[in-house]
Amino acid sequence: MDMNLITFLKSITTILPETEAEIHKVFFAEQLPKGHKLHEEGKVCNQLFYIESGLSRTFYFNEEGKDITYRFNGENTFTSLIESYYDHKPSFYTIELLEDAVVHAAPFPEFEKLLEKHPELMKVYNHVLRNFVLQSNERIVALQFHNAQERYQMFVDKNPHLLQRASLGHIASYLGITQETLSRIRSK
Amino acid sequence: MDMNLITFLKSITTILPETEAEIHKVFFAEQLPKGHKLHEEGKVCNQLFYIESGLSRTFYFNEEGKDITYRFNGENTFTSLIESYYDHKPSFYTIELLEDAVVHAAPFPEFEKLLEKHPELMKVYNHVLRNFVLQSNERIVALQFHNAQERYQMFVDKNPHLLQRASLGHIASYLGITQETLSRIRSK
DNA sequence: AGTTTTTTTTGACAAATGTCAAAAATTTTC
DNA sequence: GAAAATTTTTGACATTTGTCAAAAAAAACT
Repeated sequence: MDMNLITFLKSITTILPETEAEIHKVFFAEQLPKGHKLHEEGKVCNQLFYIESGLSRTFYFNEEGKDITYRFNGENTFTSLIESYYDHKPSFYTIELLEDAVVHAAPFPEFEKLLEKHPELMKVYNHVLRNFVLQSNERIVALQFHNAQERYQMFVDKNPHLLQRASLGHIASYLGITQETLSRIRSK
Repeated sequence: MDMNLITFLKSITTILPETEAEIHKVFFAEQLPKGHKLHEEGKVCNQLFYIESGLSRTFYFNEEGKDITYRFNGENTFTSLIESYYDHKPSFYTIELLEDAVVHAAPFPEFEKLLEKHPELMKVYNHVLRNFVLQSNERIVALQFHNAQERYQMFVDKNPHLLQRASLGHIASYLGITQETLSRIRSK
């Protein structure tokens, strides 16, 4: 079930009515088509995105020019390239939409001002960062000591809904294997 | 250069004298011997550790009973198993000291109370979480699409000091390869 | 519906990494 | 400083995964 931004925030912390109004001033909601790029490679990312509905994919091109999925973000999650924002460095990642989506975008500086003004929102930000950490943890454990088949199984268990929504090639590179290998794993 | 906790915090944000006193109440500093376990597998982790000097290693035992390094933490870094604390779940990780160390430990609940009372410290906590995220990012990129040799090279470039301080087996499992493979890579 | 484009599957073979076992080197302990 | 314990290296071979090329299937377009 897709939740709009405020509903989602309220599931994490208490939001006062006046804060709510300010959140609306900082986040800009838009309906965007499949294929749209939320962020383009080579630019500094200074926005924080909330995906209300739809699916995004973050990827980069490796040395051989192959497109490698870094992560997927479905509905009710935040995405961004915070390392780019914090270090003022262009990111080599692109964030694209794999489906039509409703996305709320906030410029980071304004989001930070909002945090300072409404410390209760800090809880939200910690939630976001924490989820980034937890997601990464799982990812590392998978990549570090599980073979291709196990990684695929873990992916299926964790993200059953993504199977139909993302292509084999996108999933394969996410798992750190080739498309052919994934295809062979699947044919069992 | 090892920094004590307050010095380190001051490198991130401004610390008022009265806050400083409270930090000292929450964090307990101790000189601990090599081999000491900061956290034992199977328990819920509810402490946040700051390593002033020395080196810790976080590891777990995989299905075959092999000991797999999850991460290393050197001086001037924080370590913990936040997913365990947040989810009230026993962690399968152990944190052990690879060298004699000076460690400052804070119970999470008290640390959180401190954060609420002194919002300027939130900046510190964000810094900690952010570093967890950045570190994880690099790790994933390495594991996802670089071969054993490249991963070793990246590790050497990023952590030259760790080479002498951690054993080959510990580093190998951190890189997601066997000790034999790492030994062969190194003999070139 | 038919054509074009994209995605997925399959095959043959190559390359990377793992496994098991033992020897060599290093570190720790007494 | 010798003995014991641990860590690292080496060898032979097995297994996993990648590469390249082409066919098959599915999806998108007109």
